[in-house]
Amino acid sequence: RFAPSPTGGLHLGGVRTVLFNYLFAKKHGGDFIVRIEDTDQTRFVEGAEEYIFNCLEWCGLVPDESVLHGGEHAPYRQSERKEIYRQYAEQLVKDGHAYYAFDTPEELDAMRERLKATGSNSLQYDHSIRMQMNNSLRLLPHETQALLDKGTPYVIRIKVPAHEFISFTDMIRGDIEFDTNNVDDKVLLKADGMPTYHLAVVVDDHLMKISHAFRGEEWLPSAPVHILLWKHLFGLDAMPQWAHLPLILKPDGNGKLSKRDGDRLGFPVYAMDWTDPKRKELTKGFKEIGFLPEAFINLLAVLGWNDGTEQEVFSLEELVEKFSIEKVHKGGAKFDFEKAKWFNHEWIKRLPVISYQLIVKEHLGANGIAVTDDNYLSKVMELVKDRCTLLNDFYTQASFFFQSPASIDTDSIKPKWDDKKKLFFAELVRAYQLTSVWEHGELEREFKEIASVNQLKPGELMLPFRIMLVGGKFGPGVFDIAAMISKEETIKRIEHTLSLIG
RNA sequence: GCCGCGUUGGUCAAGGGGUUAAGACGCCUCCCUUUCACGGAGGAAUCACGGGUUCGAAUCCCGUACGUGGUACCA
Repeated sequence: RFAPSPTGGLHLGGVRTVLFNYLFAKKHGGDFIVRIEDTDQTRFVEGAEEYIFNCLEWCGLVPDESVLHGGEHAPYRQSERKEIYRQYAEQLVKDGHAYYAFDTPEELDAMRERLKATGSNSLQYDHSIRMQMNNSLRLLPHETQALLDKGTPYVIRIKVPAHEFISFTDMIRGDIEFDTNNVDDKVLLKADGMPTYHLAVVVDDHLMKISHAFRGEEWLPSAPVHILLWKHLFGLDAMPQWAHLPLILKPDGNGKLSKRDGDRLGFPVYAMDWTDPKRKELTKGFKEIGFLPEAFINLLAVLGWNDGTEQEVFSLEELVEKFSIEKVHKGGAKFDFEKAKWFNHEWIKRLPVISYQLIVKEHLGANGIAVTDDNYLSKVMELVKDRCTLLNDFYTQASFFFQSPASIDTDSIKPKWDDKKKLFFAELVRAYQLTSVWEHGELEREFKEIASVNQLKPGELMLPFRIMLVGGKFGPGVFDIAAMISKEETIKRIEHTLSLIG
């Protein structure tokens, strides 16, 4: 059983953590479960679980066991598991591996101030300082009991041994060693009775029988605490294998990529649109901005991993087949939105249009184009897909197949416009009206024939013709367009522009 | 400050003692296309620094620098 821990929301790093875990689990034939580790109830937002589940579904990374409902390991919410965590914390105290601490926030501040004043290079609540603090280690048993009986607020802290080395083997980084003298006595159970992440992951991993756990690199420094917990609670042999994934960094400057960077630089960092129910703020998603899930998964997979070949475009199935955890990088990678768009472009080109036609239809609909003929839409998409990077580019690249251009770039025609050309188009309209075979080869033939009769170069006439049909200097071949939009529409657009130019 | 992790073009990266140091994105030039793209051919651009080890170092070792994460009753 595998458990990536996307903490907080589902941003790029979170999805990638889940993705790598998914690939690893599928490759090795294990169950894949996703657990959202967020023990802070004050930050919990209604709908976040469903939202994350929807994102995973869009990405095609559906867990083997629903994290939302029932199952043999329910309940899942931290608040509903409060008593379970407390039980383990109390057990640690009883065994001498943890202790009650009654220090108030003010006392903790004072302690740090004192340490700072002495020039100490550690401000931690650890072995060097704990015997000077207000806790059950220093207090006599009856003093502690008295405080407890009085209902004095307390936390339970782990008692980290001094002068020991703790090591473990990370699936990506290999052997890592920590000196316990640098590890502080982390709070395990908070004054409100809720566990901290440290206690919660260890207890949950054990109870939910997790064999491999994937999480972000930021958790590496707290690994010794978790190892100690495993040692005292369930035995080191039962401890899951860990993979600490590299961070995804800001494209510019340095630091971990955050939601704010996306807003600032104009790209999404979430998989799908997310509206914060409290602040009513909308955060843009890759899906809504016009990404294909295949591209989204692909770009995430190769950010910090590659299979050692030149291949860059991978489907999810290929990734499962070729993924290997050893090839995941140790260093963080900067996110590059340009490259992200390139992946989307690649997937738009190589996927059959039918597989994303529905979404394109929605994008067109959102722009006021109601598609009635799916077959027609397929043909249009086939014609323009090479020039679409995002799904909503289909609107700008193909709107003229469905409606007359909103504006005509007559400025690009006028400078070289003359009576000869005017005559040509009048003649072209007459010829096209009589055409019985409305097909691009025939249209082109007639066009060129009339041009040569009038002693005009077809090249000089193609651009005006294009602008008449499309509105500007873009789009597929002009005769393809004319053939698609029908005789009536073509003639209508020519005459309309002619009237504009005069 | 202390501790952990990292460092190959602007970005993603291959390579793990002998290579002309792959490839991709982006950028530039040209070809194709009587539009814009797609496609094709080229180009500029890289081993953080200093010491070792070695016949030989991007590659191994040690320092330094830089970056990043942690150092919370956040996750």
